[in-house]
Amino acid sequence: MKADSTAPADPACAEALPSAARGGPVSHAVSRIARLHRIAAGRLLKGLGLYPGQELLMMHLWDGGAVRQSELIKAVDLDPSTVTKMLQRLDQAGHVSRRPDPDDRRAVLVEATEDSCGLHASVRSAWSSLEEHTLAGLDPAERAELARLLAKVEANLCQETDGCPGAG
Amino acid sequence: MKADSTAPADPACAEALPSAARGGPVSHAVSRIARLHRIAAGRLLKGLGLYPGQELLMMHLWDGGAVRQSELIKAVDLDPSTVTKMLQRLDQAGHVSRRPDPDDRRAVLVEATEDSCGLHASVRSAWSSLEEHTLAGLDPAERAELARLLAKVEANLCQETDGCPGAG
DNA sequence: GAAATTTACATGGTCGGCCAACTAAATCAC
DNA sequence: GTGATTTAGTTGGCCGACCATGTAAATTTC
Repeated sequence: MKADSTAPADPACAEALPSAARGGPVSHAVSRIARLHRIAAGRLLKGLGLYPGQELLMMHLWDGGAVRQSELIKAVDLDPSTVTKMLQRLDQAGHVSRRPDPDDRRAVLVEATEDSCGLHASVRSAWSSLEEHTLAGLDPAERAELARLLAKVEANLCQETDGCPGAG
Repeated sequence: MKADSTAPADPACAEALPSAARGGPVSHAVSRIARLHRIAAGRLLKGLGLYPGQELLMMHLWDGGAVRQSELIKAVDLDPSTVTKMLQRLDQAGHVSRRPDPDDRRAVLVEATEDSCGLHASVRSAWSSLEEHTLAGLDPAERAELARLLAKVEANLCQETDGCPGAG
């Protein structure tokens, strides 16, 4: 008494597909993949004391040494308030240090702590693992094609959305 | 001491790429696309009084009529607590109605309100628009290929992650 | 039929993420 | 130099989403 009168005229192929998937299959896939990808990242990062999202910030900090917070915001392309709160937590966790910029008294210089540098290799390893997990079963040509198509999609979504750094 | 000794041996091609993109280009793209896609969805849904994520719940409700909350949770594959809170807000906003299931006194029957049905067409239109925005500039073959590759990625990410409905 | 287990939701807390509004400092305009 | 504007960050509020925990009802077990 679950699927007797609920299936009007569609064959069996439609009963498992939510209308979201029919009306926008790629959008639907993006939503689901985003969540699964984030969960997978979270599992890998959990042992490192990081939450998903923080690793991107840290990677930028490990890349560039001490940077202005505004530079960091542009680099990760997030809302300033998001970065502020993430940095507050990363600061409290001992992963980053923040000090006022002597050259500009409203700016803040952010730097990865010495302690956090020990995480660098682990995070890179976790990301490699995540990448491999994500792309398992895809041959190099498929991976390249996926990367190419995702780049186009990203460019599309950047369009009309102000504040896209690499949307040239 | 910012960018003199920090650049060891890389040519100019590396200075614009964060290490996250080098260590996991697809993962990096997925993160960024997820965020941009969500923002794009949010803009389209804002005028409809919905927040991104809620539309998927509503679409399932519009699809199936009154459903048990547990069925809804399985359908959207989210954490039960997430669904509970979303439904509380959707209820308060007048988009859904919740009543106890007479056959199972711990279960809750959820249904889209009559009022919300007016949104159905708008949401479908918004999703079509989002899909087209996402896939602009991709020919049908590319779209199919992208959908195929994303399905493989989704299956990969579902693996080892319990609670994947369509991970057959 | 009583006890243990599973199922169905709800609650509280935490994070990432957004927007809106605010403060302080630097810069531009005059 | 004084005032307007931009820039830099912070705060508060909200939502999606997670986990861990708790409670009530149904189900299984004995």
